[in-house]
Amino acid sequence: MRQNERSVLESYLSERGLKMTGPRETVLEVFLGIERHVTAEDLFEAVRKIDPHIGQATVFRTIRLLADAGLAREACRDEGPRRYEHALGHEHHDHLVCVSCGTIVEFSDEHIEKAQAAIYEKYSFEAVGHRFELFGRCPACAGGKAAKVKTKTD
Amino acid sequence: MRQNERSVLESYLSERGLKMTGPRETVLEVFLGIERHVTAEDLFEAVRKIDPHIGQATVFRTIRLLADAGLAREACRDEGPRRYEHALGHEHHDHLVCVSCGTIVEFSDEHIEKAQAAIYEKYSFEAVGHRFELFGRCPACAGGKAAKVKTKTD
DNA sequence: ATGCATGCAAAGACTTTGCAAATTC
DNA sequence: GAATTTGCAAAGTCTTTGCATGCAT
Repeated sequence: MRQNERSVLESYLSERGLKMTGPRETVLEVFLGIERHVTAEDLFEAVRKIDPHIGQATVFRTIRLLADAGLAREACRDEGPRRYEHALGHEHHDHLVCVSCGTIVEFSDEHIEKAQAAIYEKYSFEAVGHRFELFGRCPACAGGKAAKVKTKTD
Repeated sequence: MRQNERSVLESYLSERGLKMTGPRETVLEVFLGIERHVTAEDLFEAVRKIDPHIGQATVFRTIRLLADAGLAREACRDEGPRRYEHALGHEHHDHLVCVSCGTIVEFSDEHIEKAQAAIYEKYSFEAVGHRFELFGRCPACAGGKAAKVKTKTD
């Protein structure tokens, strides 16, 4: 299991003379096991339950490594710490975030993808990536009065 | 001059019992005078040339105030400090950023606006705002080899 | 063996906050 | 005059880094 992700990481590492280590393996496994947008801190806490010996810096370093290797990507960027999500085997999508309750809906839209391509072409840019986040109020928060305003997203 | 922005701020303030002060006036003027994406730090430096007495915290507090009042908005959010841009009298636009040289092209596209509206409708969200950034390589950087890689954006 | 990776703690980058004094309405 | 603002410095949040030691190749 996770063989696919693991071999992606191993290729990435060996191609540049880097090493596969226990901590990296653990962080990868833990990351893959969490189907949420995680912060490095979340990951750190989850990782230490498995191996309390692993340090915070290693988690920060490793999640960046995973991102570079194409296994993780930065999820939407709101306030607070950076959040990551799975990048491999997860179709591309963007995020619709409720500013009241933090609910996140993932969506993808071909019109938007096409429009993006058109923009790149118009300005003769070579596409590298994008960040697209829609903020709004979800039905519950918009309908049910102002609703509670908690800001922690997930 | 700047009468429009100024009165927007004054209304915003008086509506909630806040006060128009010298520092706020200065920060607003300086902000409006800079047609770039500015960081709080940029603003602070520019402000102190006019009034060296104004502190950094005031600039941070004021730029946020301007954002709340609808005069400033967060520009694209890449690494590093937050950057703000004018929000009033500047048509809505999104950003196309060159990841090699930092060049920023502002564009707006009605297809994207429409697609956004459709997404909000599809999920019954009430629109609040969005962040849309396209990353790529500009003609110069894509064409002319790898080009220099400086990361400071503007 | 060689050199990358790790853990720890310290430092760094950016932003916010506490508080007494100064201002505004 | 009451209440908001300010400047200063200290604290906070999140992330990176220096360095001696531990490991993978």
